[in-house]
Parts: sequence; C-alpha cells; structure tokens
Amino acid sequence: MLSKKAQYAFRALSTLVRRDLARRNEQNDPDSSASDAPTSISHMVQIHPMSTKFLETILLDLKRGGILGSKKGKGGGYYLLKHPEDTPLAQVIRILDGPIAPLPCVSLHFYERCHDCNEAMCGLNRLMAEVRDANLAVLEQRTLSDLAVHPEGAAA
Amino acid sequence: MLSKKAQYAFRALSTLVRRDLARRNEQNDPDSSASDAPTSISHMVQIHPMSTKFLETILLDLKRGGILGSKKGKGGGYYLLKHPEDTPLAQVIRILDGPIAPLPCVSLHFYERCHDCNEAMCGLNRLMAEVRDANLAVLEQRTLSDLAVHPEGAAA
DNA sequence: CTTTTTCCCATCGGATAGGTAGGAATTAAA
DNA sequence: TTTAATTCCTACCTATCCGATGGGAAAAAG
Repeated sequence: MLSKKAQYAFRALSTLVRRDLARRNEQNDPDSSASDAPTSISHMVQIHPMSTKFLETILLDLKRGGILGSKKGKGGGYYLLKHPEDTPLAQVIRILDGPIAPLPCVSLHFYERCHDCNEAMCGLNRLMAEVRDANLAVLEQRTLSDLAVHPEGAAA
Repeated sequence: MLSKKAQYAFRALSTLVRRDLARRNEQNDPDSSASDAPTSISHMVQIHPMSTKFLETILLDLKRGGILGSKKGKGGGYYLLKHPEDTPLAQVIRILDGPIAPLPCVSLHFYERCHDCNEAMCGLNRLMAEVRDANLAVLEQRTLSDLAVHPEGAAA
C-alpha cells in the first residue's frame, strides 16, 4: 500500500503537471522552463486540501530526490525540473516509500542480502522477482503526465 | 513489501507443500487426503529456523483463512486443505498482510471509498488499478506448488 | 496420567506513520 | 526599509503497528 506521503505527493504533482502543460500550451513553447512560474504550497493545498506542514516535508523530499526545483521568498514555490513525461511514477514512490519490490533481496534500488535463505534456490525470491517486474512494467512506463489525463475527456 | 509474517508463512508452507507432494508420490495416489500426515510446528522450525511462538500465530491465521487444517494432540500438526495448485499466493498474502492493491479505493477484497477525490476523475486511481492488475496477474496465477519448484532441477 | 501438540489471550518493546511547532533564511514588493 | 510571503531546517509528538514472547487451557495419543 502506498503511504499517505506518496498519495499526497501525487496529488500535489498533478497540480504542477496541469499548470506545466497549460503554460506550455499558452506560451506555444513546448520547451520553456518551468522555473519562472513556481507554485506555492498554499496554492497546492487549495486545490487538494491537506495538511500544509505535512505537504511541506513531502515537497522537500521530492526536491532532494531531484524531481522538483524551488524558488524561495515572495512569489516563490515549486516547479518540475523535467518534462512530466520524463519522470516515471516509480521514481516518486522510491523517494517517499522506498523499495517497490516485495522483498529486499529482489529489490533493484534497495537490495539487501537474504541471510537465512539461499537465493539461488529459494522459490519465493523467484516468484517475488516476477511480482517486482510486473510492478515496474507499469511504474517505469507510466509517468507524471499520465496523472493529469482524465478518461472520456472529462473536464477538470 | 511483504511482512515477516507473510515471508515466514511462505517458508512454512513450502515445507508442507514438499511433504504433500512426496506423500502423493509415495502413495501413488494423487488424490489422497493430507489430514492423516500433519506436520508439527517444531518440525517446520527445524527446516526453516524461526521463532516457534511467532510461527504458531501465523499458522493459526492460515487455518482461520481456510488454507490449512490442523490436528491437536500428540502426533498432531497442520496440513494443506487443498492441492497446492489450488491455493494462489494472493490468498496467503491477503490473510497475513491484507490488501494487495496499492490504494484502498482500488482494492477488490478490501475496498474503501476514497473520500477526498472523485474516483471517476482521479488519475491516480486509474494508474494504481493498473498496478493492482499487474500484481494479481502474477499472484493469482502462481500457487503454492510454485513455491517448491527449484530452478535447474537443483536438489533441495 | 504423562507427553505432545494445537489453541487462546494478554502483553511488550521498538519502530514507523502521520502530523505539528517554531523559527531562520530568502525574496519581492509596498 | 519594512512587511509579507515563501522555502527551509530541526526537533518533537502521539498513536498505531510489527515482530515477538509468556502462560496456560484444551485435546489427543500412548
């Protein structure tokens, strides 16, 4: 299960993505930088109600994780460092929740040796590696840009 | 990540599965009942070292979950209620760890309404439903019998 | 009646999740 | 130059859960 942190992160990110796409559309410039239009925490909280202080720590994590940039002071806020299509959901989850794999001994980014089983022979490892791959097939393929897409072309 | 409970459960179950298959082979009777050859906790702990008391609670859970049967008293123990092929890994995980889905609002067995988002419009729900399906494709297909299979035909 | 087992209930220490508090540093604008 | 708005940093707090343990009751076999 995703933590609240990851859930809130995705909500806040969806706000950033929508603004990012809108800006690109408006300026008719698909490659313009997002850093001159930062979004404040207070604005994000207005769109998706949640604890301001809690979101603060989450956004800091995302910044340290290399997903967001920030601008301090009045008119400041956070912005996407890359095009939404270039940030897979897996990256967000790893920053906030850690490993995606169901066992440390089959994790790609957080591997830890399994001390009381022989990995080459353990039936569970092999099966859990399958689960991990099934997850990554979705989470590395899907990106932040998929967060903003609504089915049936419904309005926001 | 799987809890220790689920990990230990799979280890104990792999012992039961191996004995179950051996018995069927020996008796040349693929449909014989397992209830006359129960395996005690102390034996399982000899195969896979772990806390006896902790395993006790796990096996009780598996019994209440309909996977194991038990026989009390001297010579007693636990046994599989069904053929290993008929117990998907998903069932074990649900008993010990709860939901497989990454969000309650996309869970099939533990559904809970998402109170501060519109599920029909929420981009995250749709994506997490994809993740859930990818997981279930493995966990409902793979069964206890897969636990006992070793690659390359290696000996146990 | 003794031994071996499952079964049941209560507890417990440590970690983690989720969230809060207070303030320092930075920036823009009045 | 003051004020307001923001990010940033550190510390803390509380409730829950995880992993595990202890003590015994109940059943079954010899």
